[in-house]
Amino acid sequence: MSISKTYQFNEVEDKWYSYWLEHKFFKSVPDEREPYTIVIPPPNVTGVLHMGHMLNNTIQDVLIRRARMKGKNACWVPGTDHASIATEAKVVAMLKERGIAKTDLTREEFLSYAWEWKEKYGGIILEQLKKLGASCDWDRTRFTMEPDMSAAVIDTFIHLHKKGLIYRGVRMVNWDPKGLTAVSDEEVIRKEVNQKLYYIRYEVAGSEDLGARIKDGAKSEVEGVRSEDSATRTPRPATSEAPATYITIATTRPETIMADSAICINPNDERYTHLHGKTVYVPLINRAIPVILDEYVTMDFGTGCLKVTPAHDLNDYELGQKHNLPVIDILNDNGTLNEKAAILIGEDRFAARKKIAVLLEEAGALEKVEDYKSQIGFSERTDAVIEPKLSMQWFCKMTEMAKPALDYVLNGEVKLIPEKYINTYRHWMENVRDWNISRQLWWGQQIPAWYLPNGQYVVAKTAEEALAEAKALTTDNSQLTTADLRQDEDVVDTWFSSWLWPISVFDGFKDPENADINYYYPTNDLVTAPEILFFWVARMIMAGHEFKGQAPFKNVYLTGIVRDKLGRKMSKSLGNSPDPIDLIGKFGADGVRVGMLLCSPAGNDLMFDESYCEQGRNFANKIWNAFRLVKGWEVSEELENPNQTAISWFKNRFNQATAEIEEAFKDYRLSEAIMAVYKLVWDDFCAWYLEMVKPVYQQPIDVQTFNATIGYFEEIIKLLHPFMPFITEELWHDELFGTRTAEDCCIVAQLPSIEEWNTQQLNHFENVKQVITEIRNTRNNKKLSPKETLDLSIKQSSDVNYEAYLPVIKKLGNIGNINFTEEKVIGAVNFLVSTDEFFIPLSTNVDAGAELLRLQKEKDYLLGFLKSVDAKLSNEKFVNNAKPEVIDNERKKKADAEAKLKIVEDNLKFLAN
RNA sequence: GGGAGCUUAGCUCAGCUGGUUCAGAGCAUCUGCCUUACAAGCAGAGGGUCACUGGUUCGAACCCAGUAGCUCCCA
Repeated sequence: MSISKTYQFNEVEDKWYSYWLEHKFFKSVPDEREPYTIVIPPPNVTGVLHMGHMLNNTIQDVLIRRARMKGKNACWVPGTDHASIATEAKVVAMLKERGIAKTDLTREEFLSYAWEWKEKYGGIILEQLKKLGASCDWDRTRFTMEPDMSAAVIDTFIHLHKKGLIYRGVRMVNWDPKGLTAVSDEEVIRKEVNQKLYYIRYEVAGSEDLGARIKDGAKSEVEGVRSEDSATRTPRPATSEAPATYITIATTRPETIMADSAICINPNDERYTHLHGKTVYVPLINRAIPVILDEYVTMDFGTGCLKVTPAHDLNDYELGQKHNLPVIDILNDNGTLNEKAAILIGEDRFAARKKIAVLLEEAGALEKVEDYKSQIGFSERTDAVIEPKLSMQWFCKMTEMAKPALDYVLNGEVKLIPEKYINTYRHWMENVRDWNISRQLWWGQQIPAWYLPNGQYVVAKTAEEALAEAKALTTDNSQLTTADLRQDEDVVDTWFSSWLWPISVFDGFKDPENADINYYYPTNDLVTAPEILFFWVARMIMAGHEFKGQAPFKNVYLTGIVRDKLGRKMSKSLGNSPDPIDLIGKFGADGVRVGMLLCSPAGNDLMFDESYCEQGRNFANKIWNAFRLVKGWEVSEELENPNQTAISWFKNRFNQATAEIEEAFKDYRLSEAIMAVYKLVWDDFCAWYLEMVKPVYQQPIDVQTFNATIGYFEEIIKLLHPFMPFITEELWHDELFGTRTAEDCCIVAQLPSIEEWNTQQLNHFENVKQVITEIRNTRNNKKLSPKETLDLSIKQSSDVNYEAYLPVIKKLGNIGNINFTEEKVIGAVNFLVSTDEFFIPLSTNVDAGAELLRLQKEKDYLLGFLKSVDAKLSNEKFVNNAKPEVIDNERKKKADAEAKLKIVEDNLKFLAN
């Protein structure tokens, strides 16, 4: 039988995934074992698998598989998120293609299209995750908008409303004029954009004739004055002696001047003291607005005069509130100007901006235009420029809920990994603002608020319950029927459902004392992106506290952002993201998993490059070939075991590595864990152990060595499994490891326990390795063939047990005879390992000159080293202050160096003779 | 503007409470090998003023201050 020289992952991956599913290894039901639970951050139904998912889910799968192999009842709950804004946008787009406008549909009709869309595309990511090997309990797959989940959302709304934590209010919200909905601050992406700063002149009215101006508003007169002004005056700071007839403001949004309620100046600004108490006219529409004073205005920004537009800017809104200014909203929901604008009605805000600039110019009110850079908010979902807009929204009070949620993190009940995020978290939670939970959409849970004809509202689960509530409000409502009630059109924010996720996936609302929730909650680890630390993680903690009295998880592992090797965030628009499924096809799921982990230090962004996956694939191939080697061995019962030292060394090394890996996992340093396994397998097992025990070509191996090797190999496969589930399962079932029952699978094998190891043997072997390396080096330097056998003499002074390793040195160094000597061997190549001297006699002469140079260099180094050690030891302050073990160490270093120096000096003397 | 973080080899990163021959790992590079497990490999080697400048200390990649550059969050 011939086995392929390279590992053919495509022939095994699907096979084993199906096998695991068939045998229900991913399935979890509560039992007497300790649970280990992860709930997946539910991907959007609109999404397709991207590199962020790959990273995130690889980590979750590694954790869950490892827990399973530690005997825990491992449960990974998968599911998807309904993503109201994104999905609604997709459905609207789909309908548009079919020639259907959303506005032509009833809510019910629209939702049936949306469900149709969700059924068709909503499961793509979950299917793709299977390719990666994700061992989710698929029977538990949930969706945030399925009936039970939605019921939980509605109940939560009612509950919090009853507690007074949900209220209705007019607020400045981030309005998405394309999505036609409010979005949260977190869904707004700020980008630096090149803009223009428009300097606009507002005419100042004399306070005495203000009445007349407003009364007749004579346009011709105003224009007459202005044209005269612009012809004769140049802009300059006004003085009290010669009051200017206009003031200039700077704005990036000239199209909003029609919504101005005031001009604000800093009371300390001496340039403008003459304007105190004055009135000015908005250009083009000539509406009179007051000049107000507030220290909020920065004197040295722009002209120091600020136009105040309460309807269209958050800061202006607050300023307007403070000064009791009217709110003039000139924009429609879709971003076009409405009749309140008086001019340019129906124009889009950006078209209006261009046109108004022309109008202002023509009217002589435009002083100048400058280039200007500033941060602009864009909708994460639709990429439309966010419009600050006043609207009636539902809010959830946060201050009260944030307090305990902050405490969980501060007192360590919930650990953030890495810890640096605690700062960010605290900052957010201490400056938390109320959560706008309403969205002007249909796809989502409809807000359970019902409006009465008289404008009052009640919050209730059904129309019937709402009617009862309504009747209870006042006796006037006794004649009401459900037909008189109108349910709020809006839905709740998607996060208002996903904050319940860790509870609702176990039906913790529907059936609060059920076996699942009691067993699996709180979950163990949450793996997610730091971007959603606040609006998902923090809120889950709030909900966990509110409804379960317990945080929903113990550890939150925050992954970095996957960037390309130039450091750019991977995105569709840049086209710099590889298709994960293609990657899996190219390098195998195991290879890609290893690749992801190799470059993913916890919490730091990772500069992804395909070469990491290549490294992962090569690693799989290495494992495969180690298997091929062992598989090819013939076993002989007759033979003695010549490999006892190697066997015992590897046992120690294995135990040490297992402990290292365990430590790395404890701190969630997964890239270190995978590297530790990588080196154990590649260096220790393949390059050293197998090379030591491998019989010469076509010779059989003794039983003991064979069995030990098979045993080690199996343990290694287990260690590898969480990282590389497919190749390990494939090898596990090979007859090399004996016959197995159908249920005896690597996925449920128990990881090796950590055992003690003998440090001394490991240290001694490090010396032996060095000896072998030096021998190989000698060959390299002298251009000797590896096939040519050499002899070796050892002049030992250390306590290393070389005797036991002589067969190893002979085999790996291709040494013929070894002897121990008390004398230096003249004319031989020599090298030093620790304080032991080694000699290799060669037929050719040693190059004395080169040798002299080498020894001299060595001597210089040792002298320098000794000098620094002596400096420390003769320093009184060092001897007095340093810890005793540090001082001992220095003494040992000194002794060591002196011994070596003596050897080197002797050799130099020898060479001289 | 406010806050957080980062800067160590060509690349990606370790470096725990300052003290082992403390400057490390993987990849990449270079040299030599098609040595029947593996060229997706083997055996070796060379790469660093630990961003910069000061300070604390017997001793600093590590602690402190300042400077520069980068990133993120909030306004």
